[in-house]
Amino acid sequence: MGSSEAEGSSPPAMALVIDELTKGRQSVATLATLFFVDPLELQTAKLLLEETMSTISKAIAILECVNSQQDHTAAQLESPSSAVTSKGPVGKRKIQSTRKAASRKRGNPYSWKRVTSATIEDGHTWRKYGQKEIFSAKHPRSYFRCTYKYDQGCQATRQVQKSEEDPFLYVITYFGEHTCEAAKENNPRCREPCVVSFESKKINEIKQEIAFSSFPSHKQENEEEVVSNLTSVDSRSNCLEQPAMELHKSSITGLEPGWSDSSSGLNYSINSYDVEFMGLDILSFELNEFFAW
DNA sequence: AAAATTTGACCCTA
DNA sequence: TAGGGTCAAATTTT
Repeated sequence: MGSSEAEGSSPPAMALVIDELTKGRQSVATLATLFFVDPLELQTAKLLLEETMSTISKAIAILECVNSQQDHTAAQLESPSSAVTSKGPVGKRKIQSTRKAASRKRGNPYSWKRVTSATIEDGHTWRKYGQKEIFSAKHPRSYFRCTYKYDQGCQATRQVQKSEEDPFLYVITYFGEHTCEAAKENNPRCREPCVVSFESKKINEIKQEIAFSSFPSHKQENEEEVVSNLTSVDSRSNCLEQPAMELHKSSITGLEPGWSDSSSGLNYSINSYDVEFMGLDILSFELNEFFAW
């Protein structure tokens, strides 16, 4: 017998996931020892932390991709329909004209996903405009548009949904690019790599966070420090720096009650990365990306 | 008072 | 027709 192979999805992916997780575990082990050495090792510890979280997150996300690939593959085959030029600033309830543009999203290949553990903020300011229960999903999906949509005509939107696999992960799908002024200011920052700036006094809290992500056995309840003031960035290169961003209240209400605490003083970003759906080659694409980092 | 969120209705695509 | 994306009135928060 021995017919317990994976559900037709790429078996090599499994091996890679295991590999990633193993590496992650190893890093954590090393890291653990560093915490008990002296402050000089803190820098190394930071790097390891970053790497570890990234590694684990990648692994999880690979699994998620494999899982949901069937769905998305179909969508990717869609060709971009001719542009629909419907603007219509919203007035009364005359929706007809704007709806066409709205529903293009379904088959829109010009989108990208990010799977992230704790990062909801990404340096842009978003305005929530809807939330939906999704038929095949456990968690509702929240819809956000750029705050400056009407001021400056910025068409960027995003959807945020809790991961099926791991409630500590969020799948964020971005549509369109920011054209607002704020984006131009923010972009240099936002585009900066995944960076961590830990205050040494916060290390314990961070360790706690790590523990949460790795072993979600208990939930943070009366924590006054909540991870909302975070930066989520394209982590494609490496550099260390963390501008303290003045982000507004996290707008993930409805996703995770208790997360939207704007009084967070802790700034760090944990393992976020982009997942672009490019058809069936997605895995190899991703893996190349991974190793390019 | 203004800004942001919630939520049911509306409409489009598959 | 079902499912999903957006609108906009009502409500809540700042």
